[in-house]
Amino acid sequence: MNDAPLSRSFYNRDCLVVARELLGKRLLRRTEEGLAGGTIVEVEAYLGPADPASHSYRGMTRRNRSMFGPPGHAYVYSIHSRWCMNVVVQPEGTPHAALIRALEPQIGLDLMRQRRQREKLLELTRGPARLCEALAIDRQLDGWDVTLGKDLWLAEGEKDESEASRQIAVSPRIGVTAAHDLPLRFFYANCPYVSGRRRA
DNA sequence: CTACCGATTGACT
DNA sequence: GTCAATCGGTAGA
Repeated sequence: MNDAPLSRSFYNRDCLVVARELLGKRLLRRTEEGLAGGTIVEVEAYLGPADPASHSYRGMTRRNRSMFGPPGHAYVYSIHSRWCMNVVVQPEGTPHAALIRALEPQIGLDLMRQRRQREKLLELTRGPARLCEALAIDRQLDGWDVTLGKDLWLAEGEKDESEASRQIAVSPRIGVTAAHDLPLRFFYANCPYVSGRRRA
């Protein structure tokens, strides 16, 4: 498996393109306890000044300053006493970001079980705050350069995934109160590790 | 300083 | 299906 980090140029593109292409990539996290991670199966795009749901809609603050920096860095924020992780995209100064909402857990399962205090795979990394807890991602990693290939980075996914399990679906974003009608959520249809309520 | 709110989760009917 | 915990960030006095 190729664990080399995705390059800066991957992130330095249109947010919608990056968000969609993040599906199938792997998110990796190494600490003293070991390596943990999995394949990204759900992502949301946040479009900065043009997007009332984005944290950067009203300009830069101490909290969201990472989004205004160069692409290929993490934007980690807290909500309801939990952490969530984005990757910053597009040229420096354009505060667009892609929120990683769910992984298929694959690497370091027992480590993630320990951090989450849950046994079931479905409860480890299904949801943006759950995956951050499973990977020990918190404020210390806000602004982290994910192209360095250490501590926290993204890498290519497996190449032999079947087409059936890689059908991309689009929907409105989950949980937002503003701009709740925009189709900016990308996920693998029929993937059990995608967050949100089940529907018929 | 205070008041309000949320890109969530987990527990409960 | 419903609902509240919980606390950092933000705006405003």
